[in-house]
Amino acid sequence: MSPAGHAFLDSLNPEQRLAVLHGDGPLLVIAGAGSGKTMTLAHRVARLVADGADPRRILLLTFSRRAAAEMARRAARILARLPGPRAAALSWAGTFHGVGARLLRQEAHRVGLSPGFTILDREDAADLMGLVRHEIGLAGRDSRFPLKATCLAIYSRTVNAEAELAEVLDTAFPWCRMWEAELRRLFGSYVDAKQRQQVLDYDDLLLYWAHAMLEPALAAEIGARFDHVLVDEYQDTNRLQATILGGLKPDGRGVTVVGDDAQAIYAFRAATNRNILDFPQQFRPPARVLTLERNYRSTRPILAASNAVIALAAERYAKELWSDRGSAERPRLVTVADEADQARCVVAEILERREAGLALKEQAVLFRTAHHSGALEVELVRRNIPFVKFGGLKFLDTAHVKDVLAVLRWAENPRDRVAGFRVLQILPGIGPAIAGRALDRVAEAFDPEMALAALAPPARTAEAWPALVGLVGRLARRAAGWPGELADIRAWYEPLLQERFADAAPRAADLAQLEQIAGGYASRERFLTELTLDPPDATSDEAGTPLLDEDYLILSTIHSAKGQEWTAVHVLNVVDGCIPSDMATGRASEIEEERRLLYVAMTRARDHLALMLPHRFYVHQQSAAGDRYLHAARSRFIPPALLPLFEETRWPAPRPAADPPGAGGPAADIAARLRAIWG
DNA sequence: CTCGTTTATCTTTTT
DNA sequence: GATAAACGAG
Repeated sequence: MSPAGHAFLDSLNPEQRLAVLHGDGPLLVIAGAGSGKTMTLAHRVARLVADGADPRRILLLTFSRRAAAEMARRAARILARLPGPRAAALSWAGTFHGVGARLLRQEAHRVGLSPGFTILDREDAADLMGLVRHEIGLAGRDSRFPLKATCLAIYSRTVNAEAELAEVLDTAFPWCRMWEAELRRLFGSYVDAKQRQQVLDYDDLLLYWAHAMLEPALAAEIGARFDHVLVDEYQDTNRLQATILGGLKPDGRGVTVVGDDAQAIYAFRAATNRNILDFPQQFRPPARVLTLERNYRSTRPILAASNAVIALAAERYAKELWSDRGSAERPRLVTVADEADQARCVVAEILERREAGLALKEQAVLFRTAHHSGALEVELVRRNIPFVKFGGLKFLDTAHVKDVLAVLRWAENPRDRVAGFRVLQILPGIGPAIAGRALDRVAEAFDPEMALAALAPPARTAEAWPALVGLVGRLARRAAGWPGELADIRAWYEPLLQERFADAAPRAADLAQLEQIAGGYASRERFLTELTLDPPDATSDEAGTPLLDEDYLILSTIHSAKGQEWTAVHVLNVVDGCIPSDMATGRASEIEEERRLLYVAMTRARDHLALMLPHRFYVHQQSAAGDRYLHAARSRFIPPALLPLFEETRWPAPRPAADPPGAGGPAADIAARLRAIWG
C-alpha cells in the first residue's frame, strides 16, 4: 500500500485523493465536467509509479492522442519533482485504436495478419465499400441502394455494438431496412476484400484485438503485459471496447475507469452508457465508485444553468456539480435576426473581449455541425481575425493530399487496392477498367514494378507511364529513404497536379507542408499509421503557417471540444432543429444525447457563456423541399422554467431613441398628413 | 474505355 | 455541395 504523505497529494481535494490512493481493485470514478479529472488521473499514474509500478507496464487508454499526451506530460511533471531516479515515461498511452494497431503489428503472425498491413481511414474504407458494392452489382431499379458511406456506417455500428444487423437497421437506419439481405452479402464481400488486401479499417483494430482476447493463451499473455489499465472517457466506449477491457483484466484488478455519463455524446458511434452504468456490478466484490462533484472551472451562474439543463435528463448517475467561483454574470441568451447577424454579433463580442485583454486563444465558438460555422468563417476572414477550426473537413481529406498518401500506401502494401486504384487513375487515360486489370496483375506478381512495366497502357498514357513505373520501383526499393520518398513522389505528382486542378498553387503548398510533417516521423510505416489514426484535426484559413506562437480563435464542433475549456464561449444555433438536430428527433435516446451535447458545450466555459438564438435559420441541401428558411424557436432543452437562470438579450441592441416599428406607431404619421390634405 | 455533362438524391457528430 | 448513375462524344 501506499505510504501516505506523498507531498504531491496536498493539492488534491478529499475525493480526488481517495481516487489517487485507491489500491488494486477495480475503480470507477464519476468525474463531472471541470472536476479535475485529468489532474486526478495523472496523479494516480504518478502515485502508482512512485509506489513502485513500472511505467512501461501501465496501459493508459484515452479518447484522443492529445489527451494521452497531456496525461503523460502531467504525470511526468509530478514524478520529476519526486526524489530518486524515475523510470522512463509511459510507453503505452493512446487511443484504443492506436494501441490496438501497435499490439496487432507486434502479434500479427499470431492473429493471422501480415505485419505489413495498412490501415484505411474512413474515406478509404468507404471507397473500398464502394468498389465491392459495385462488384456484386446492385440492380435496385425502383429505389436506390444506400450510399457507400451509409453502408460503412451500418457495418461499423453493427460491429462496434456487437449487435445483429437487423437490430441496427431497425434502430438506427430504418430507411435501409429493405436492403438487409443485400447488405449482409455486401459486408461479407467487404470483409473478404480487406483480408485479401491485408488492409484493416478502424473497426478491425478493435475487432481483431477483441477476438484475440477470446483466445485464452493470447489473452493471458497480453493481459499480463500490463499491471494497471486506466481508461479515460469511459462513457464514450462501446461494447467492443468493453469486451477488450474485460479480456485484458477479467477480475478487474488494476483497472481504473473514469468518465461522466452526463457527457456521453458518442452513441452514434455505438458507445453505450451501459458500460459505465454496469461497470461496478461486473465484479465481485463490486468495483468501488467515487464521485468528483467539485467543479473548478466555471462560475456559479454558468454551473447553475448547466446543472438545470442536465437535471431534465431521464437517466443518470445523480450528482450535482458545485463551485465556489462566484460571479454576478449569468450566461446569456442572445437573440439575433439570422445567421449573418449571429456571425457579426459573435465577432463583435469577441473583439470587445480582446480589447479588454482576453486573448483570442482564451475564447471559443462551438457548434453542432461543422458547416454551422460557415457564415462566421467568412466574417472572420473579412475582418482578418486568425482562427483554427476543429472538426469537419480536414487537410487529409483533400484530393491532392489523398493522392500522394495513396502512392505511399500502395508502396507500403502493393495489395492495397483502394490505394492502387486511386494512384493509377491519376494518370490521364486510365479509368476504373484499366486500373482494375493492372491491379490484378500486380496482385499476382512478386514485383509490382515488373508487373506494371510489362503492361501496355493506352496511347494517351504512354508518355506518363514510365515515370510512374519508375517511381513505384524506387519506392519498393526504398531508394530515396525517409522522408526523401515524399519529395520523390511530389516531383512526380506536381506536373499532374497542374493538369488536374485549376488551383494548383495552394495545393502544391499543402503538399510541401505534408513533406514537412513527414519529416517528424521515423519511418514510412509510422507516418502512415499515425497519420490515419491521429490526423492533424485542425484546418485554418492560412494553410500551413505554424500558428503556435500567434493568437487565434478556436472554432470547434461540440464533439471536438470534449475535455477542453475556455474563458469565454459562444455556442451557435441553440435552436430546435440544430440542438437537437432535426436529424435526431426520432427517438427519445437520441434527444437525450442532444441534451447532453448542449450540456457539454455549456460546461466548457469558465467565466463567460453566450448561447446564440438566430430567429431565422437557413437550411440548405435539405431533402425534397430544397433550400428554405426555418423559423426557429429556442432549443427545447431550455424551457421557460429555466429562463431565470439566463440573461436574455438582443443584438443589435434595440436603439432606445427611435421607437421600433409597431411599438409607438410610425415615427412620421404619413397617413395622418395625407388625410389632412383633404381635411 | 475514358471523360465530361446531366440528372436525381440526399441524413450530423469521429477513432 | 457532394455522390452516383446514365448518356454521348471521342
